[in-house]
Amino acid sequence: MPELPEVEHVRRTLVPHLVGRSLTVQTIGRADVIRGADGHRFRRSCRLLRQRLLDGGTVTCLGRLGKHLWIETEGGRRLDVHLGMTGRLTLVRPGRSLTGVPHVHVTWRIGTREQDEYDRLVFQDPRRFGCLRPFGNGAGHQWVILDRLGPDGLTIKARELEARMIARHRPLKAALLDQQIVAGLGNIYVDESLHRAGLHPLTRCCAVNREQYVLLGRSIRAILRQAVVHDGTTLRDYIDSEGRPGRFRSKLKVYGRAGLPCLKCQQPLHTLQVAQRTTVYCPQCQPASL
DNA sequence: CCGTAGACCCGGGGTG
DNA sequence: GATGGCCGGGTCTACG
Repeated sequence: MPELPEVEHVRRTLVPHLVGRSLTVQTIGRADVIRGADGHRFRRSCRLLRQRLLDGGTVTCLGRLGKHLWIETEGGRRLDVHLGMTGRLTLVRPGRSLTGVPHVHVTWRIGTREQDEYDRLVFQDPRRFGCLRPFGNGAGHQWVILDRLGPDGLTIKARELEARMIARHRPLKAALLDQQIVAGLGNIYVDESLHRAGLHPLTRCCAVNREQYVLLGRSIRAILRQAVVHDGTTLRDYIDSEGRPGRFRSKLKVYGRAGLPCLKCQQPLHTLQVAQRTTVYCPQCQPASL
């Protein structure tokens, strides 16, 4: 569920509490959520591991590309955070105990100032599909995953989309889920974007004309922007760094509404399986054009 | 005939 | 027993 809007909202809510503060690694629970740049498990001495987790660094900025969020400290150390399905990056107030809180994998103490509300940062993830990946200065090589991501969905241009998709034979939906084509879309926002653009999820990328790519690009940006404004979508697990759920769920037009009337034309919404994912669409507003 | 895009399946781990 | 909203890896097929 953390797709681009949720990750961007987490980033924004963390910035005022982390930038300019120092981080000290406090606890490491399951180290297997920490991966090397090659994607494999991290095998290093404990001290080096803490070092890679930004121990002792002062936060200079929080970056994001697609569903990836990273924390950067002075000296260029960076830590990529991927939330997977159920990951959370949250802030904790002084005095609040974490004992008994399940699935906490890494905690940091934040070097706070007088007026600061929070003194700790916590990464938790029950399913452990998420992970932490040190990269940048001190972690050796380039961050291959970042290099492979397509342009960010929030600002992607129609011409970029068209250039990346036009030669492909695959269905629109499969292509839009591919993070190498556009970064940040998951199942929810792909369905919302296609509905807004009036394009059938099974339409082959190569059968889409320029005008439709313009519409698609505009739809993706608009949907993501609106979702960010509403703090993202919470279906079940997602909360932001301050523990609040997103409010975009009630604005969804297709996702989770199979069988209910389309909000544009009142015809019942249908479902399909595309790329092994449940897909909701309106047969009337998104006519098949194979 | 070959190379590649892409389709399909699975694991990972928890909740219900 | 079923199961999203994720991702990577393995394998197999179809197409150019």
